Amino acid sequence: MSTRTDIALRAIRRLAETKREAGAGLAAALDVTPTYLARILSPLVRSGWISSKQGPSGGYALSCDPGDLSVLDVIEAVEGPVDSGHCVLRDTNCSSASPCSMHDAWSRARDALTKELRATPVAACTQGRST
Amino acid sequence: MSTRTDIALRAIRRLAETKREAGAGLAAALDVTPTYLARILSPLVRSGWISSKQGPSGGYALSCDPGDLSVLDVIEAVEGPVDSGHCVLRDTNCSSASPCSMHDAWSRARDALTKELRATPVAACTQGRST
DNA sequence: TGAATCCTTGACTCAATAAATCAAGAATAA
DNA sequence: TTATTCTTGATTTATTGAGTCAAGGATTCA
Repeated sequence: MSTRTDIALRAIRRLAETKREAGAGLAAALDVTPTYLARILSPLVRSGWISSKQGPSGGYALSCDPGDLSVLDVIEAVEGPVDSGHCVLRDTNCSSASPCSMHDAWSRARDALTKELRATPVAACTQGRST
Repeated sequence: MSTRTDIALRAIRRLAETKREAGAGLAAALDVTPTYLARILSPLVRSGWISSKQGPSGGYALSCDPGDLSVLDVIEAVEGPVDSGHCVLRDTNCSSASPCSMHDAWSRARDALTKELRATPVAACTQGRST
């Protein structure tokens, strides 16, 4: 998992408490720069899970219920779609018709993983460290 | 998954057929250099799953039943232990006592993944492409 | 012993990607 | 208008996996 996803999850947790907060304060709380935070949050804004407003008294606000948002949603927004079609092997053009040596085993394993992440709401996983 | 693991799995499949083969021939069949193959296979040799012998009439041979070897075994040998203790986050020192924001959710997901890979014997996953 | 064969490994290069930053710019409230 | 705040293209740095090179050790056979 990427550190960006971790930052995004911690940002969501904090927004669930502060209701609305400017990027500067939020970034300071998460110990990242405001610009970097904006970059991480932008796909979540585009997805509609977080709302942003520019100008004075602007900032970020949660626009969804963290109980209805899955960890998989956040991962896919921040890191891009999981892309079940393409294989885990790097430069391999692997398909069901011409599978790599791991195709079946890994497909099952990945399904197990994504199923678990899809079933986990963000609200259930943001109880971690506070910094 | 790494390409090294893929190469290792294909090497095991071939060794299951050829019984014993020099690295040069095996490497040619897998389309990698002998040196690179040796590097990939060395941890499997140390683990005792493959035996190697130097000198003329030497080479590699399978010293275990591919039905008793799990995909997880190979992955951990080639890529290093999955390290359930350490977190998925990069430079984070995360533990149960001081968990990161994803600790619980990811632990469950990883358990689901490793369980699947542990239950898959190498013999069941090496039916993929031949090159 | 000597030579050919074969595996092992430390050090290294290269490429791809994630992480993080900078600065210019657009939106908005007062 | 002005101060505030988010947005984003371009760039830089750090990390990691992939793959190579060359020297060296082990073993067989003549």
